[in-house]
Amino acid sequence: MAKHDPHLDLLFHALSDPTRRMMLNQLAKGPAPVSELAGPSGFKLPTILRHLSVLEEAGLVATQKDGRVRSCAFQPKALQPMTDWLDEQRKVWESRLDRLDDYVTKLMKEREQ
Amino acid sequence: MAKHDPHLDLLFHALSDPTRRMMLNQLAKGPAPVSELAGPSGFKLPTILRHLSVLEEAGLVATQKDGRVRSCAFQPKALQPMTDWLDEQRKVWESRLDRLDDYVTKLMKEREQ
DNA sequence: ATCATGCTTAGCCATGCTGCTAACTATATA
DNA sequence: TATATAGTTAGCAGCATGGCTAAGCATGAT
Repeated sequence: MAKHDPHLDLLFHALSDPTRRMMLNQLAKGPAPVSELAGPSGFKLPTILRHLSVLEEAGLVATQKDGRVRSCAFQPKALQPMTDWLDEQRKVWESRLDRLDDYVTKLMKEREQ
Repeated sequence: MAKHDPHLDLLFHALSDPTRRMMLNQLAKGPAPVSELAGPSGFKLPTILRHLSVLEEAGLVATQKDGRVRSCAFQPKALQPMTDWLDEQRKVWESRLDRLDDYVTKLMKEREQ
């Protein structure tokens, strides 16, 4: 029953951009330095870095610097709040269907009398 | 392997706003007219209507007008592309773990010799 | 010490988002 | 027909986003 989870804002926002999803998809295959993320995208480095920082703030990617190379790694656990939210909505929705089902059943029984 | 699914953009973006998630959560309990969505939120009607149109464009809500009242209904199927995306990322991630596991196993076998 | 490489920062531009008010349309209701 | 109700539209203000270029570190190679 979370009233307003700002983390969910960050998470969904981070995933709402195709470039960022592409980056994530690439990182899911294994960690990579920043320039390898930029390569396939066709975007300039500063642009990629901005996207990267959005992913980091959402907790989806962790980075660490080794010499002059920053290595980026996907953090799958960060997706958990999203699946939790999905489950909760499903629960609400299904309990509503159940109540509706009860209601219909009750109506039918009343008609039988 | 979808290259760029614009629908996912809409979906994630729609869910990135707490007010919209609140509206969805309310609608999951059952359909409601626009003003009942506005009520608990504290926002003005035009604001709510904008949010509503975002939810509609993402397919998450369907509305229909009956007299002067517009009734809004949650469309749970619209969440499917999101869970699909999640599953795909998980698959990529896990296959990566498997490969890593194979690699480690191979290394250990080589050490045994 | 110099140069190349990889990343970083600052700052610009166009666009989009989220809230609002004010004015309007359309449907009940008296 | 007059009035209240439910929604709609237009347009504004302020801030965020997503792209860029240009210039600035910091580290590795020669």
